[in-house]
Amino acid sequence: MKKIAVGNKRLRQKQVPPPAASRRGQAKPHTTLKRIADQLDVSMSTVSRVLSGQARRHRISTQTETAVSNLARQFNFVPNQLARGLRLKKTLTIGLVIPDLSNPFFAGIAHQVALGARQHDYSVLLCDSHENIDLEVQALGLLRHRHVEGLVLCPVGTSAAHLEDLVQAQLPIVLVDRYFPDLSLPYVAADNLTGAHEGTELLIGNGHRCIACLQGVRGTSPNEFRVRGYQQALARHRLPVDASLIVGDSFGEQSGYIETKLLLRNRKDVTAIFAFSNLLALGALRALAEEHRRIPDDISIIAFDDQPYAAYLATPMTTVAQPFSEMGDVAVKLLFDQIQSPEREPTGGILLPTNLIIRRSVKKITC
Amino acid sequence: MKKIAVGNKRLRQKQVPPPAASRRGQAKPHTTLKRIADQLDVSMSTVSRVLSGQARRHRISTQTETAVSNLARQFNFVPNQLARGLRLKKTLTIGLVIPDLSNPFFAGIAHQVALGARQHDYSVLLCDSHENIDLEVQALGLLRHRHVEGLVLCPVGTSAAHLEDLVQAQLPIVLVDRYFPDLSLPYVAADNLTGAHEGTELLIGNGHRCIACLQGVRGTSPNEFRVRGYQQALARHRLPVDASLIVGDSFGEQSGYIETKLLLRNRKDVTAIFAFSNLLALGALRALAEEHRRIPDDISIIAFDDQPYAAYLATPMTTVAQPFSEMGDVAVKLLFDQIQSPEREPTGGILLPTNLIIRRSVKKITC
DNA sequence: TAATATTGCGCAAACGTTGGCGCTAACACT
DNA sequence: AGTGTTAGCGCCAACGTTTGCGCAATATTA
Repeated sequence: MKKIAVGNKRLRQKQVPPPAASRRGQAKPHTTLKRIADQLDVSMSTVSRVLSGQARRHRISTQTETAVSNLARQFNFVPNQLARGLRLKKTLTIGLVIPDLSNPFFAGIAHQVALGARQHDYSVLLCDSHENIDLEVQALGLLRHRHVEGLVLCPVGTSAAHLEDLVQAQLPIVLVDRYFPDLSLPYVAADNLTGAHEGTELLIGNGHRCIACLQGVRGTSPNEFRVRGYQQALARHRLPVDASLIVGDSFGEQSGYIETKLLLRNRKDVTAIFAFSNLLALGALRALAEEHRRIPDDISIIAFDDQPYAAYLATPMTTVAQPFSEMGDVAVKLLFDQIQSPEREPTGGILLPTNLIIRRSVKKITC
Repeated sequence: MKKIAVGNKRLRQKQVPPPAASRRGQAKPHTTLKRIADQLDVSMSTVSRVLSGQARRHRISTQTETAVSNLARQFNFVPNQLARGLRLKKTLTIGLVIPDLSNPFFAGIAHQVALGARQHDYSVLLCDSHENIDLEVQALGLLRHRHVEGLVLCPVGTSAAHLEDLVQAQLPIVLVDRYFPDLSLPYVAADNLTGAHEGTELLIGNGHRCIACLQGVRGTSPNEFRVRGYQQALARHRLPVDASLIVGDSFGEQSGYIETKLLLRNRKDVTAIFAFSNLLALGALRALAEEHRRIPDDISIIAFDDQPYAAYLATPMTTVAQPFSEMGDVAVKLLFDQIQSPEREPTGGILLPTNLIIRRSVKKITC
């Protein structure tokens, strides 16, 4: 047995008042490295090294080590991440900017991003841009101040001008759902073109010739690709593309309602509606109910986004499902790839396949 | 006109290399107070004071002021919130802990909390506890490290033991949806007791005598109060309370499905189901469809949570709506009350009324 | 006994801000 | 010339961590 009594300082605690059982209404006296160090009469360095598991590497004696970690536990010590972040230039935080959390599609993405971040021991700063470009810009500024190490962003605008600074600052970014095809920013999105194409094909295959589109925010990539997929399918069957059948400018329920109302009034020839989001579909449903149109007998409908309830609607709805969980998953993966090896050239975009789920909202017609 | 040329130092910029247009793959050279100060040959204090709008109060000359703020703009300066937080002991951040963001009910709350925080210029650190107490504990630790100034929490556990530290540390907390009646922690929740009571009354009033409950997580306050409301309504009509009719232990869709399946097999006498969440109701719908039971002809159903789609289901569903937006709203309000005046005794809990929305999923029967 | 190796730990600077205190220069007034 | 006032700013310590460097003891070896 080797004797280990070497330095063997008295590690009895000094007479320092205990961590002060927080007098009523006073500031909380967070335990710090210094407090522990003083109490044990060692230096802050030693405490720091023990508590960050560097004891061995720095040859701290087992005596000291256990003394420190015991006292730390007893004092309920938690390192101040602000100080640490300042020193290490690491905040272990990513930002998440989403247009509307109350939309289950985005909520699903957010859910997955939060989980993924957690697995990497990162936290998530959440910003809801409320589909408002100014709020988004504000949010991005805020996240910069806070030195997030990466960003998952679903941009609302049709331009990426406000992202310039961020990419210049070498901040890892992943766009999700909406992206800018011209920019080399990495993104993950659903294959909206193919999805819309398939959906439209289904309608055409069922004999529909006059198909209306309830589109979302114009200029956003999901919307543009969906419109294009729709148009391509029509063209492929040598059907005319009537621009006046493509209506709306928002992914929200209201827009679906209003545009459907107008459509029913002005275009008696429409036999099918393609709604570009779940909320748009719900709005359309409301309008159709008011006008006493039955689905699919009077009019067929098909919608982007599959949601748990879609199968239980009055007429179970045929949908183009987007893999939103996977989108969130892939987004965090891409992001942490960038964070962990910033030198590597960023990947381009990733398109995830959609899935056409056929239910009963499309009727075969013979004109 | 007074002459203002007093100190009138040459405020031409010194010859210092510009903010270094980020060489490829290098760390980003975030602009700091010091950089600006050096360039202009003033002290950091001066820059700090100008940029925090204290120029007047500290008698900084207009010359200097504009010079500083111009250069700051030019350099795209953003103050480092970590340093600031460290110095000021303010992080301008609150934590939000939610069991499951993919549940639209919680997503709605989160949405509102994010908005409210933003209005107070606070950021939100988001944690999804995945209905898992360990993850929740972990999340709370994490938020402490990060020195959030307040917490909106929807706890998953049936005990508040893990919150002890936090309240001891005087951290402002607001519980939302789920709470602990015995503790004096402020909370905001729906009036689940009355809601369930009303729902059950409706069923009873329609002649139902054998009513099953798909309950959520046992021991959580919403569930317990709903069960109690259900039982009180039965008792009030001198109907027996059969414990074997109260089934399940989760708010999820799976549980609704499975328990309904079992119920249909074992209890042929059940004429109505009360689902304690929207997801439970969806699960029940799935089971009922599989077993070819029609709603409301074969069986009546009523559910907690109103969601946009509820009106468009095969049978529009009668629901007990919870004011989730208001819940989020009130939660942030309560939280910021505490943050802004910590001396005041915390408010107790707030119960928001539910709203019974009658649609067509309940049938009048005569036994 | 002297030289060398090893053990165990401390010093102090740095991260970027902020604010109390106080200094200097210019002017005003005796 | 001396004293007082004011404008305009700077010094420096502090917030809580981390880490490169180094130093004093003891242990080992020659």
